[in-house]
Amino acid sequence: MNDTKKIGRPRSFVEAEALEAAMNVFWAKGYDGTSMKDLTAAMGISGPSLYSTFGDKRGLYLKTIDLYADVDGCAPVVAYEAEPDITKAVRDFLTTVVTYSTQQEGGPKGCFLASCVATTVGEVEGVAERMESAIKATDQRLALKFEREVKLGNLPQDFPALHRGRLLNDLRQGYVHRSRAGWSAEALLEDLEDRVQMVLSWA
Amino acid sequence: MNDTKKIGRPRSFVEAEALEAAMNVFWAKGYDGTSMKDLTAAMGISGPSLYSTFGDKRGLYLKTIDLYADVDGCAPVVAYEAEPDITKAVRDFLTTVVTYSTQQEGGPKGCFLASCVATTVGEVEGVAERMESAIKATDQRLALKFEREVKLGNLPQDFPALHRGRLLNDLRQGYVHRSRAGWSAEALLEDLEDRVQMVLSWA
DNA sequence: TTGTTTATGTATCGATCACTATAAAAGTCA
DNA sequence: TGACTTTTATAGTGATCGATACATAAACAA
Repeated sequence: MNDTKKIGRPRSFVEAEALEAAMNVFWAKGYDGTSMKDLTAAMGISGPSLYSTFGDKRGLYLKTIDLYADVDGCAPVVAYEAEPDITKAVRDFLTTVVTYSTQQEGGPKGCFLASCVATTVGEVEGVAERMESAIKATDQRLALKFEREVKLGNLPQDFPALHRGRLLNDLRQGYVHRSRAGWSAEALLEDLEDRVQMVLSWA
Repeated sequence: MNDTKKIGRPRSFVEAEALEAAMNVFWAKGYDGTSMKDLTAAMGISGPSLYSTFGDKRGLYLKTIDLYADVDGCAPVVAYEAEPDITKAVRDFLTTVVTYSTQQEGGPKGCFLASCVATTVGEVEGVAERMESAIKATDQRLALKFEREVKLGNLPQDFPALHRGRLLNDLRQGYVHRSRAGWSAEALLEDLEDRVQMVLSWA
């Protein structure tokens, strides 16, 4: 679309690609563990280019968060929405959380938001607001399927869809937390079925 | 006990007090956000004294974690264990989590382990093991009361005590996560009662 | 006293951090 | 062509980081 010629020396990199490369570095090494040197190396651009395009380190970090939130390729949620059967969907969600959180030693682990960004909420200004809206968005997406099932008659009319959406999201955070501390996928999957039933139960 | 005279110039500070002061700094500012300057100022000792006594920054950090784990004055667990009625105990636990996580802007917030240490698990070597054993210990303490209630006949014989202990612990982590992102205590308390019932429910 | 041991205070160390001044390079305009 | 605009690469900036060298101070042992 915007292929109109502009005056001045053209960019030698694609902004979106550089942003994704930066996100992967933050994802793998954390915010504080990532230096500008790491970033310029991974993005394939020089310091001044980075600063003129993305502002400073914090600005770049926030932009990577926005990128992730916009695309939202968060695997567990995608798996959840793809499965028609609600019980299977809940199970798939939690299973995907566990597998994604426990694999990929060293590299990007789990969900960018839950595994990396969440740890910088109290530290980097601007993250908290993004985190809050991201959590709310996920709550809503998870609740949406419950609401559909209520309308279809597969769940009771007074089923607390939003509450259970939030619950599912919090269970995710619990799994991520435990996996960070070294829990194995096997150990995490142990009480998964109990929780699946619990999320869908309604007296 | 160990008040035997030792040769050499005596310490001008009490190790436990200095350690507690250091913990409060880490608690309030996070690991990366805390500089050695912050630490020496808060502990009232000089750099060389700090290094000769506690090793390096990481060593000091790990020692503060051990201190907290040994004392374990984690308010929610204490409140939980103090309340005889199991339903009230579960409610008190979660309520305490919410209130402690949302108050004290700027200063130490929530549980040291859940609010500060948890964010450094993937970053500081030695934290993961401590975090894992701390989580397991809390799981056990929470499950213990459920087991007692089972024996007393207040809960079904096949009630999954350990699973529900873990669940309660994970719900805590979810609340802490949300409070970090800016949730108000009021919003967090909204679906608390639903969860209290859920933790104790058994088909 | 003198020697030994340990802790303290001062004053810094080199390394690394996020960040930028400067000027050449690479494009569009006239 | 040559003025103009923007991005590039080089080479650093001062600040702050975690961690120490050194000499002094304060205890005990002889």
